Amino acid sequence: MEHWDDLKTALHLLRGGTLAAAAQSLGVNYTTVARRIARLEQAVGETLFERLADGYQPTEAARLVGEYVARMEDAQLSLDRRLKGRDQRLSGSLVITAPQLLIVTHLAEVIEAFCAAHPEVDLQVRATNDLLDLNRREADLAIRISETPGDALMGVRLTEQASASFANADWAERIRTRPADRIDWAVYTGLGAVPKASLKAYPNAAVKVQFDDMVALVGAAQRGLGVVRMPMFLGRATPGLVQVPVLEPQPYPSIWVVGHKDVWPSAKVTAFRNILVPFFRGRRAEFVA
Amino acid sequence: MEHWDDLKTALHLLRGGTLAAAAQSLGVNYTTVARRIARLEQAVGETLFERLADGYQPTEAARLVGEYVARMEDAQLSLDRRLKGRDQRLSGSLVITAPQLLIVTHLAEVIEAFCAAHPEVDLQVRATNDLLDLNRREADLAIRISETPGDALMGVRLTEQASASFANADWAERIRTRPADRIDWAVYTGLGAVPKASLKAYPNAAVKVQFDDMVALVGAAQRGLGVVRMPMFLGRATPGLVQVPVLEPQPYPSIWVVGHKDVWPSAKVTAFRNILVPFFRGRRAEFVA
DNA sequence: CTCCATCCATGCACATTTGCATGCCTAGAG
DNA sequence: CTCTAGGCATGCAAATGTGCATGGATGGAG
Repeated sequence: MEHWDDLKTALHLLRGGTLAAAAQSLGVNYTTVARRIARLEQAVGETLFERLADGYQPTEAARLVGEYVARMEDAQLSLDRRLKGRDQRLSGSLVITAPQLLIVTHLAEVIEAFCAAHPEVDLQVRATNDLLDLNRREADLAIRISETPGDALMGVRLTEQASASFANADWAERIRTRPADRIDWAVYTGLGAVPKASLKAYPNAAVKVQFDDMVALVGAAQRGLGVVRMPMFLGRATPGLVQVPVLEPQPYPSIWVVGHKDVWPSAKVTAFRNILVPFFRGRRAEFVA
Repeated sequence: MEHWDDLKTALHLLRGGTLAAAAQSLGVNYTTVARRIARLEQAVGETLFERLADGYQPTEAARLVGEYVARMEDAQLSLDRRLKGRDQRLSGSLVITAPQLLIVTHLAEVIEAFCAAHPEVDLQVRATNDLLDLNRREADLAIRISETPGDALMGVRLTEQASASFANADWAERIRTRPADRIDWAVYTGLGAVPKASLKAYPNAAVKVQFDDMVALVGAAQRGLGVVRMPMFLGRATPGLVQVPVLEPQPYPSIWVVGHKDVWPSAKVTAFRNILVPFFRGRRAEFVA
């Protein structure tokens, strides 16, 4: 058990299932993975993987290895976070993540202010709706729209939010003048139905199309495909959209900034929060009804 | 934090204090240690050790590293033991440890029987009174003379024991014929005094010499330097020594076979116990009064 | 059935890592 | 004060580890 790197390699192979997958996640060539595994098996004196045509099939011993090496990895990730957390420099790398649309409408301004205030910091923004793993330091700080801070251990609520219905000017006019006409909805896949709260006042409504992406949904609304439910800030900030009375303003998950408790005290993370939080305090009106 | 081996190197350097010490415990050249530490500091972006004339002095960050890498090592050692424990082969390496004198008098026979029964096993015996660390698998199985099984988690008492006073034939004769004469004791360093229990019957006694090694003490007794307190089995098995009535038989720590619970079920360890335990059951009389 | 996309094994050349030899520095003994 | 032992840095050559290219095997799509 000389080579801890070989153990790490075995863990990645267990997760990836194939040499190529493990190699990619490790950033090495797959032949290297094969050789490290061979060396590890030599050291352990036991076969860890059956070489099959469709990948390396782990033996029971390999699963045992995986169990304990995962603990090693946990310790390593904790160390990584702790070192990040005690970093008092305002230079070097900082990784944040946020939903694309929030960046477009508001965060770009925050990011710009942060970059101006701390030009030495090498800021990287990961714009995605995916929940990146803050334990693995896929990001140091996350801005999320959700009921709870999520998997991270520290969080500050930036603002509560409401949602409402928006559409383009044509639709707004039509709804105002002929409220009994059929109303087309464009909705997010998964919801798949017209919001119930709107049916009492506007029962003549149906889903016309579903999208699995919020950016696309916004585009659809601009184009006039129908009425879309979205958070207030997004509807208000999108050119060509106006609020329509089809769906009264409703509660919507809050916006949080969350981070791992180990990383939270870091100078760069603190500095970012110190710009982010006041920004949202000052613009609260854009998010609520 | 790419290279886990560098983290391991830092741990050894923290423990050893110097490049040379760390290098030796890792089995590499000390220049390698220096270079791995340099690479690790690069990766962490922080100085971990101050280079001083008398060694590498850890910074606070290095101690943080040490704390978490020790956890990684714990996991690795656990894995090592678990893999050893599930090994059902009766071949390969088996490491046992026992006190030298017990090997000389009794265990040699057990070891011989084991080697005969399992010739494929590569048995290594570490003859020492030091308590090897079974957590670190410095040995798979330990035979120990102590009140408790010690740091290991599984143990079987092989036999209880008594101790008594022994001396060579000259002394035995002298004590028998002139019991009031002064009695010389040779004792183990640390005890440093004549056993109290002997003073009532033989008050005219004094320590003549102290030894820090039991083998040497036995030799001294054979040579006639005086009376020595030792476990029954040792006095009885040592040529030239006879029991003398100066010290009545007294309780003495039992003999245990102990091992880590993870390693205990291993085929080789079990096989060794299966020879060891019956052997002691059958020879109990040699250990008690 | 054939083609193609994956996946794995292996030989060879290159890159990186390691060990060794040398030299410098410091602290402590004589 | 000198001398020595222990500790560290560095250049160079050998050993080891890695990537690339090629070839073989398998399973699913057309």
